[in-house]
Amino acid sequence: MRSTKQRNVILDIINNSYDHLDAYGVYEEARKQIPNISLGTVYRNLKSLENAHLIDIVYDGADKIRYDKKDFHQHFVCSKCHKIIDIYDLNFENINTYKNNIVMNCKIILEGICEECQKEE
Amino acid sequence: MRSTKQRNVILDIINNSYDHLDAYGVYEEARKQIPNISLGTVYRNLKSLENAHLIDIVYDGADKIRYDKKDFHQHFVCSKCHKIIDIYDLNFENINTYKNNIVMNCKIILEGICEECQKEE
DNA sequence: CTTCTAACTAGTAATGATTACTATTTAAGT
DNA sequence: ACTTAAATAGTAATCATTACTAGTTAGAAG
Repeated sequence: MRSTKQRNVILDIINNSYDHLDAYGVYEEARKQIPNISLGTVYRNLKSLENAHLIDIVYDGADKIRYDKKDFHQHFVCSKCHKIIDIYDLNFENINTYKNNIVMNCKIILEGICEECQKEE
Repeated sequence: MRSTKQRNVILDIINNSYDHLDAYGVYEEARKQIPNISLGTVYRNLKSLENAHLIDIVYDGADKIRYDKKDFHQHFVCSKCHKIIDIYDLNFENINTYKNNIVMNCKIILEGICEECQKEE
């Protein structure tokens, strides 16, 4: 993976943002620094940065993919407004609420390489 | 929410499937029972069943939304082939692997109603 | 410092999942 | 049975994402 101006700007935007931007949001931010950057370039780089484990993906529960910095924390996602709240102090002993937000479900997803895909290299 | 033949068939398909079907997969299954069911009807019902907390959503890490029965368990998602494996015996003491699958990341997502949305009723 | 080339980019077109729309049908309460 | 809001089939529209192409560039090798 080469280091390009576009890729560096995109990675910086995600690492320095406290929002959970979607691809178009990243595009809008990136255009402030590279006015003629292409939306396709943003999508391509988001995908390669994610494959390289340099950024994370969050699904907001409403058909939108959002991007997040690599920084170990968890998320609360509102089922109504699809707001995403970062959690740095998760406590499983009182999981029914998290700071005045009512918790109705807890999803745990392990990501990695499955047995079959390990054989292919 | 009214009880319709279409909605019942869709809910049954998800509750009786061990796959993690996407919307089109549910549509294909549903057509075996209701040949002229509309794809729009499938999407509409998947959304209303999810809002009613009767089914769950799984994101496969490759821009596809998949649907799952309400049944407390966790998932392993392969970053390469996007296979989804159900986990009923999660053990946090040895989280680096799960049954020969290499675990590289663990996402925990709490879903619910945020503070602001609670006020709106 | 030049040369070389595979990787990358901008811009645009195409794809494909999801939603919107409309006329018609139906569940279920009165 | 009557009524009506909710649901449906079928189709058109939307919009996020990917593919394509000609031109550009990072960075390795001479």
